[in-house]
This record gives sequence, C-alpha cells and structure tokens, in this order.
Amino acid sequence: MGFSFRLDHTDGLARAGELATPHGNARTPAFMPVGTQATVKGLTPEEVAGTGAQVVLCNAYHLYLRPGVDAVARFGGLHSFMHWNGPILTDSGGFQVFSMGALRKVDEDGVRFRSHIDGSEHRIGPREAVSNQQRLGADIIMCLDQCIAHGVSKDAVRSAMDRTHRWAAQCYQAHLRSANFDSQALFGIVQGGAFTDLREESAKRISDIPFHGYAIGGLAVGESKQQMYDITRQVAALLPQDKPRYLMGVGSPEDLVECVARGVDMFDCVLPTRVARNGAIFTRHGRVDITKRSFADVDGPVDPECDCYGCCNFSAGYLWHLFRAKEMLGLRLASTHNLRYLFRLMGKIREAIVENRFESFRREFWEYYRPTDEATRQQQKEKWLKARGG
RNA sequence: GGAGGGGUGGGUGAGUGGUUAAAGCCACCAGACUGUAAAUCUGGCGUCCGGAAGGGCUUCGUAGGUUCGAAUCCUACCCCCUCCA
Repeated sequence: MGFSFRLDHTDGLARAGELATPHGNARTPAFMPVGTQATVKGLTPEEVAGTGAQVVLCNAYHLYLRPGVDAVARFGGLHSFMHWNGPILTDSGGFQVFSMGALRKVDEDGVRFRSHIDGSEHRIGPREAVSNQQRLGADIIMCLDQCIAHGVSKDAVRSAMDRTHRWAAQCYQAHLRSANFDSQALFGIVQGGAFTDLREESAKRISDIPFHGYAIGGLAVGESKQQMYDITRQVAALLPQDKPRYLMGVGSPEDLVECVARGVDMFDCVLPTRVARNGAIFTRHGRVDITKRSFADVDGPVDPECDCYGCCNFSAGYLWHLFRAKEMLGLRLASTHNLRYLFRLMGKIREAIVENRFESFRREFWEYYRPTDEATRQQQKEKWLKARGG
C-alpha cells in the first residue's frame, strides 16, 4: 500500500483529486494544518480530525532537535507517537534555513544549525534530511531545499535555487536506494524567488526528477500577493499533470481560493492556528478580532454560519472574555474554529470544482470576503484622515 | 498613649536636588502574523496644537517654605500601615 494520486476532475485550472497513502486517503484540494512539534498547538488529534483535517504536517528539523528522531522511532514512529492515524507530511527543515536567521549557515553539504534550544551544533544535508524523515515515518516527506528571503539579489536566488536542485537529486537518490521508497512519497521543491525565468528553470529541473509530487516553495516570504499568485500559476502550469502540486506555507482563506484557481492541490499553513491564538477569527467576511471591546456583549456566536464546537456552544462575548482573561480555552476554541472554517471552505471549493462551477464559487467568495491587505488598510487610513478633516 | 514606616501617572512600583512628563511591569488602545524559535512581536498610552518634526500647559497626599532649580530638602496639616502599651 504505497502512495498514489488520482486526478478526479478539473474545472479551468482548478483540480479535484485524491491522495492515497499508507495511512489513508485525502481529498484534494487539501489543506494541511501544521503541527510542527508533533502537535497542532493546543488541540488533540481528535479535535483536529473533527475540524475536517485529513493530513497534518510536522517538522523534521524541530523533531530532530527535540525529542530526537531516535526517540520518535522508539515510540513506533510519528503516527503512534502523536496518536494521529491519518496521513502525515513532514517538512525537511528547508524553511528553517530561511527562518532561523543567524543560527544557521548554508553550504554545499547542507545546513549547519545552532540549536535554538541549547546552542548545540548540528548539520543536516540532503541525505540526513531524507533519512530523518524516513525514520520519523511520515507518509509524505520533503526534499531539503534552500528557501530564501524576498528582496535578495538575483544571484543569491539563483545560487540557492541551483543548490536546491542539486540537493533534490541527492534526496531522490537517497530515497530511491532505501527500502522506504514505496511506502513514503518524496516531493521535490521548486524555488527561484520572484524571478519568472528562474522559476521556469526550476520547475523544469525539478520536474525532470520523478518525484511523487511537486511543491512550490519560497513563496509568501514578503513578495506581493499578485506576485505570489502569478508565480504560482506559472509554476503549476509547468508541473506534471498527473502528480500532486503542493504550495508550501500558504493558507489564508483568500490564498486558498486564488491558488486552487491556479492549479494547486495541497496547502499547509500556520496562519489559521497562529492567528487564532492571537484572537483572529475567520468568517466569510474576512478576519475578525475577537479581542476587540465591541464583542464584549455579543450574545450570539462569532461566526453564525459555522458548525464548530465553539460556535455551536459559546457566545462571542464569552470568547472575548476568554481572550481577555488569557484562558487557554479561548486559544483552543479559536484554533478549532479557524480550522473548521478552512475545511468547510475547502469542501465547498472541491464541490464547486466537481460541479464545474468553481469560477462562480470564487466570485461569490469575493462578494463577501474582505481581506485586511495593505491596500485596504491604506484606504481605511485615508478615509479616516479625510473624516478628521486632514 | 509610645516607637517606626509610608503616601508617585488607571493599577503596581522605581526614583531621594538638575540629563524627570517621571524606569520597569500590568491594564488599556492600535497594528502585525502565510513550509510555527510565536498563547508571540511592534507601536501608543497626563493634556492641548500638529500629518510629523516639534511646541504649549498641568503633574509625584494638601498647604506653605528653602533653592537659579524640588517627586526629591524644611515646616505644618491630612491619611494609611506595622509593632509596643
């Protein structure tokens, strides 16, 4: 029982399909909640599954540092360790190459890290990244890549991209030679920053290697949304039709809609859960800040359309209180709500694709949804200044 | 009755002659968050004018006083706390 992907239906560029893994199947387009340290923060696996999640993402770098790959293996692998019986995808640690700033050094052999926990030194190369993930036992594992910040020189982007390609080949070889090749899927990652020529080159080079799936990396790191959407469309079009396409680290509601529209099958993102812990609640109208005083005496649910546990049982005023009082139940309720919101959204997206009405669904989504993007904030500010007579 | 300690901005609490509109923390207000070093981070927070830079005014229990200059020193008063009787 290995890994496979079946494309069921397309509507424009949008695709509906199904992933099969040794730990069960997942319908696509799929959103994967992030459980970096083998837990979606604050939630039990049952609660996560209850929101509609089918796949969760864990981070091999963080688990390598703590509790250690051996430790997880002793518990029988990630699935039994964290009591998640569905599919798991692990990220290699490539994103930490980008996010850990001063604590890391990249060279041809891999990445040298200083542990953020105890300062100890570690080195992870493409082979180690693969073997760590193999031993963790995830269903889908990722190549080690070099994710790079937005705004750096094209030369730097190119050299990170070239290195990512060399590492991809090494990861593939390492995985191919192992006994896990059929039980674990290995995905390659396209890089190339915001440069269309580099993205094209990267998409072709990575597609040349017969990975089980293909990821678009290095986005949502500071470029504009339009750039992100454009690159996503460009790269998705260059990836094999019959393999899943995974846009890494992207997952605001509007991005899910827009990137499915550009041909993406899989997403992961910390946004819904992180932002939830800071009081932001997704609704069809956009994000709402539950910590605002205006919710203090609201008797109904924050999101009347939602069927999550919190929205069914608690008022917005109660949730407001939990956040003000810094009670952890508030974080949990907000987290499950945001996940539930996203999975209901993904469900509607898939249904629309299958029924060939994705475009009208997308239009309807935008009829209500108001993201708090820079342009909107700027507009609000100008309006406000005008109102003050400035 | 006796001995001692103390009253600082919404709260807590530094500060004992000038660099103090007054540290830090909390609360409050605003903003951010996209392959999680995040239940985190950033900014504001006496008042008035200003978009800002900046400037004006009023503050450290109350009232006086000393001094070029006081939250800081002196005097009186008011209030609070601890211990002894």
